[in-house]
Order: sequence, then C-alpha cells, then structure tokens
Amino acid sequence: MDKPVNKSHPKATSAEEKAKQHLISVGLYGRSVSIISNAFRLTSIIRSYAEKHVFKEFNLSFSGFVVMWVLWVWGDLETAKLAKNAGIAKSTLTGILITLEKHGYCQRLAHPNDARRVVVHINKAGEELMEKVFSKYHEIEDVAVSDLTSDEFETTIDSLRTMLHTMEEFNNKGNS
Amino acid sequence: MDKPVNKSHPKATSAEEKAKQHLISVGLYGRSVSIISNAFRLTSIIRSYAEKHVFKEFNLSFSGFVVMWVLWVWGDLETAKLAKNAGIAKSTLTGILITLEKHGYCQRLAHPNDARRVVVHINKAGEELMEKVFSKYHEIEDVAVSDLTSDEFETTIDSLRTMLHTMEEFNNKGNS
DNA sequence: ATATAATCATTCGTACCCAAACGAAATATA
DNA sequence: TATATTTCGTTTGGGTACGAATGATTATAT
Repeated sequence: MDKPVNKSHPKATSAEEKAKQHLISVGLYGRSVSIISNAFRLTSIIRSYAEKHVFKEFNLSFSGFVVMWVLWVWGDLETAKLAKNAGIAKSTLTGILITLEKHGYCQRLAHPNDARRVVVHINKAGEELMEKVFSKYHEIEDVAVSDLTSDEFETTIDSLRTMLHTMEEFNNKGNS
Repeated sequence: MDKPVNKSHPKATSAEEKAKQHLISVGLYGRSVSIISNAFRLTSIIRSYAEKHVFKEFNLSFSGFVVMWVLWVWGDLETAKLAKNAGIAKSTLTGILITLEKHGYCQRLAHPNDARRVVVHINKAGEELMEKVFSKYHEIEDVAVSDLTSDEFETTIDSLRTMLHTMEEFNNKGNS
C-alpha cells in the first residue's frame, strides 16, 4: 500500500502558487497558508465526491452521514451530545433528525426521567446502512492517502492530531 | 516558531479511539480513517472559529470569504470560474454575490462581448476588507500549526499537496 | 435568413446551517 | 407551595448549498 521512502516534493497547484505570490505582494504571506488551505481544499473535494458517489443513493447528506456515524459509534445519545459530537448546532440537528427519521434510520425517544430531553436511537435499518455506506466511504479515504509514503503517512497522522489538539484547546479558551 | 525535532506521538482523542474500536469490532478499520476524519474535524473547528471570531463582524460567511479571497488573488473573474475556484456551485454563487454586493465588497459587470456572461469585480472596499480579514484569519492558521515540529510541518505540506493531487485526478476520472 | 442547438446566469425546490427567541419542564429560592 | 431561574429541544429568520428547470443570448446548421 505505502510507497518506499524516497520521493520528490509535490508541486503546489497553480491556485496555491497564485495565492502565495499575491500574499507576498501585500506582505501577508506565511507558510501555514499552504497547510490549512490545502486541508480545506482536500476535505472539500472528498466531501463533494462522497456526497455524489456514495451518500446520494442512500438519501444521506454529509451531515446526515456524520450524525449516523456518531450514533453508530457511540450508541443512543441525547440530542445535545449528538450535535456536539457531530460538530453542528443543536438547531441544525433538529432538521437533520427529521430527514433521518423519515428514512427510518433512527428515531427520537422520550427520556425516561426528564420530559425535556430526547434520546436518539439508531434503528436496525440505520446500522445496516452504516455498514454499507461506511465501507464505501472508506474506500475514498484509502484513495486519498494512497500516494503517501510510509513516513508521510505516519507523520501526517501525528500532525493532524497535534493541530486538532491545539485548536480544541484554543477554542476552549475563548468559551470559558 | 517551529519546535525542535524530538517529540512523542500525540494521543488520539477519545472520539477517534472510540471510533477505531467500533470499526475494529465490525471489521472495517483502516488507518486512513485517522488522517481523513481528523482533517475534517480540524477544518470544521477552524471554519467555525473563524466564522465566529473573524468573519462575523464583517458580515461575511465562510463561503463569502472564500469568494472574496479568490477575487482578491485572481482579480476580475467570470462567475463560472469564480464558482469553480471557490469550490461552490454556480447557483450558490448567485446568492453569495447578492450578499457581497449588498455590503459593497464587489459588483457584477456586464461582459463586453457576450451579454450572457457576467464579470465580477472586487471593489476598493473589498480589497481593504481582505487586507484586514485575511491577516486576522491567518493568525488562526498560525495557531493551528504552532505545535508542529519543523519536520512535521514540511512533511505535512507535502502530504496535503499529494493527497490533494491524488483526489483531483481521481475526481476528474469520474467526470470524463 | 431562419431554425436549431449550445451556453450562459438565474430561479426554484429542498435541505442544511446558525444564533436568537420560544415554550415546556425541572430545579432552586422564598 | 408559590415563583423565579435554569435547562432542555424546537421554531424562526436570514443566509448558504445543490441539481434541475428556466429564460435570455450567442453560435451553428440548414
């Protein structure tokens, strides 16, 4: 799967190079641009590809997939935790759950002790869905990393975890 | 800015570990999950942080920022190219341009030779906006990479470029 | 020259997305 | 035991987000 260690550096896309030149001209260029904006470009492409070639046939949006993914991994969850883990606002979740329930993938249940709360339960159809959809989606992930060397692969896993950790802490400081 | 070379491997978040265990239990775990889903989590956090702490005060959505960014870097552009470079559908761009024009950041001009086409021009107010907004946004990018070692930094730039290139080619094969 | 086809941006319908306002229910205070 | 206060999910309103249909304009064929 992984390539051997020696490899030349990949060239920047024309968009990346154009942006760099412009930023230099206005005195705002910094190297972190190359990491973060390429991360955005990459996730954007993977997302739209998955939406078109995997999720569409199951009447699933990307966010619908993420919500189902969280339910699949964590099991029954209250809406507040579900929204947080899925990275969306709880008001957004309401609409997504309506869509998911319509297709029978999950259902809202009353909380046994607290009539304000709602527990979301993944249905049998939802579990069967996720086994099919995730394995198809995962094929795309495998394609995305298929040209990385072993060293790049391992280092990039570490880097993304580190950046994620840094931003989560940075984010929490502003909300406390 | 960059850290020295020696560093321990960062731990996976509880969400990543939980997901891994579940995927192993259903026989669907692959290592690429750790890269791509963490990339999604990272960009999602950066995006929402920037929306809340940078873009909001300028009446700018994330997509509005990206559209302005493309105009800023490339100069006047026809709508089709603008949408493609911004990574959104043409029909989406129409609504975003209405919002951006309302705030005076850009304007639509008639194409000199072809009455069907529309050229989007960045206004003076738009350029001044971008110098302010981009430098603030860029501070977030710098925070995100601030805990990477020099080696991680350089390798991750290469990895992201390679993955981007792989996915762009993969994407083009399906559309030809 | 006139009909047909290709090519534009926009509109439409449906779904997502958030913050703020809302109403119901649980808890704290008196 | 009233009555605030807090804590829930949902609704609302403005703004994306997409594919498909639309209508206007240009290019091409006959």
